[in-house]
Amino acid sequence: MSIACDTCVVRNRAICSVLDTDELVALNRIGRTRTISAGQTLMWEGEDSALVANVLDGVLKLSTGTEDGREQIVGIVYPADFIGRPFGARAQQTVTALTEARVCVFARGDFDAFAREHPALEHKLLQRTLTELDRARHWMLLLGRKSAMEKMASFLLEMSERLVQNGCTPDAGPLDRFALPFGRQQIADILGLTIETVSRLLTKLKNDGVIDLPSRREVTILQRDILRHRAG
Amino acid sequence: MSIACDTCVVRNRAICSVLDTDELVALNRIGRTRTISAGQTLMWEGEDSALVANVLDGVLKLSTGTEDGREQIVGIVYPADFIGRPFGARAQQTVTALTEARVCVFARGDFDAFAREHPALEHKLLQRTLTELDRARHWMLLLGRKSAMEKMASFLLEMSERLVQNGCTPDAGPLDRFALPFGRQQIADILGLTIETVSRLLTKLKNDGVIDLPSRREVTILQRDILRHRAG
DNA sequence: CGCAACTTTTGATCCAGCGCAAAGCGGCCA
DNA sequence: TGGCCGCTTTGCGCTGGATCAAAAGTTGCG
Repeated sequence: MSIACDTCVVRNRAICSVLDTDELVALNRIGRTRTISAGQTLMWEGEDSALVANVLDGVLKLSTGTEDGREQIVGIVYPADFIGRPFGARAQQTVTALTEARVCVFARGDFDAFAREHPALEHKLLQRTLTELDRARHWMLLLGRKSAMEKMASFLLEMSERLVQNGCTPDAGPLDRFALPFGRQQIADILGLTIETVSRLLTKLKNDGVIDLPSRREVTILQRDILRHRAG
Repeated sequence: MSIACDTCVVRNRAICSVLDTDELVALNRIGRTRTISAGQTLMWEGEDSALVANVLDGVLKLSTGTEDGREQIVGIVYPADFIGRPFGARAQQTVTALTEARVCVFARGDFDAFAREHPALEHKLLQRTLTELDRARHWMLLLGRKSAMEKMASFLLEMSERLVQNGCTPDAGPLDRFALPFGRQQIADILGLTIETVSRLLTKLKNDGVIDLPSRREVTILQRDILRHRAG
């Protein structure tokens, strides 16, 4: 039998990688792929959690906000990552596409039932969730204790490491040149700063010769060691 | 057969609650209880993750720090909570007892093997981890976007809600009076503030009649609605 | 090409929270 | 009972980053 998963680009990296062909056929039956355009929101904070999904392509953000409109981005989601809140009634974050994105979506109830019958899938999901938890807690140190410059330097270093994995070249080192899927305001929302501070810091790093900014969204790291030093 | 778990105070709340008697006997064989005195550290950030544990009694903190000694508390652990990093080689946070504590510890390898053979246990652990991830991400909003007063008010409200669950009275509402298991410096490390700011904020809330501070570690919430308002 | 809408940069000023220093308080032990 | 030690509070000046305002790019579209 031929199914969509056969040609899936994240087949070997997403949580589905632990499933055999029969299981994949079954999972495929309850899911469907969906395209989301940049800026569109897939689920809203506080809404009841109706969907979960695997990301096939593109970059999305997870965010929470205060009543008066302040926003904090709490996670960035790349291809092969899992989104949504299985086994829970309420989505705790808003999920929004930053670039055009393709996701493989499931009704939460269907996915929950499927997962409970496939321990290997739950195991994989557990591992991912544990890793995400470590990442989130590590980011809390940045938000709570680092200066604006330390935040910015840490951010650029993390981006240069995480954006590489999505390419096809396996285990290449961190990229020295990359395109951010964010505008300045979004960088501010990730780091807990204002857009003006973000702009000033990037300009300073450029003037100091630590990075270059070939265009609005591109960054070249010229002196990684100095950047690392400024990350604290 | 009689085992320690028979009399365990968190038997029905910890992840073990999904195990039947035989399974519990097997799990009991690979674990042992251990007492930790206040201030003692159970595992260190960056060290290889040798242990996991269930908390039986007491309160512990999870923390990370920068090279130059700044610290951020990234989680508070109460009875029935799980600590440690299963399925991963490295502990990402330091775990330290805030009060005298009793934990039920397992060698990580033993626990991993046991968990893989008991999907229901992994499922329970997955649910817990998902909840913790939501909590951590929610805390990121506080760290990145809230003012000092909003942080303090949010903290007091959260404490009044979380400290209640550990008592024996089921589903009592939030407490109006409670003892914090933290000193001022630790509150600062939770909120990403300095000890002086924490002290000033508490004094202000007291002078404004929103709370009372019967002793160093005790708090009484006098006007919960106003406190809620100040939490933003 | 040229105009309108949006994003980013730059400049100027302000203030919340930090850092330092000293005083106050409470608990513990002899 | 008193004295010591560690924790907390308070005072004061400073500064990193926010806020407000305006100029300079960018992008899209007729």
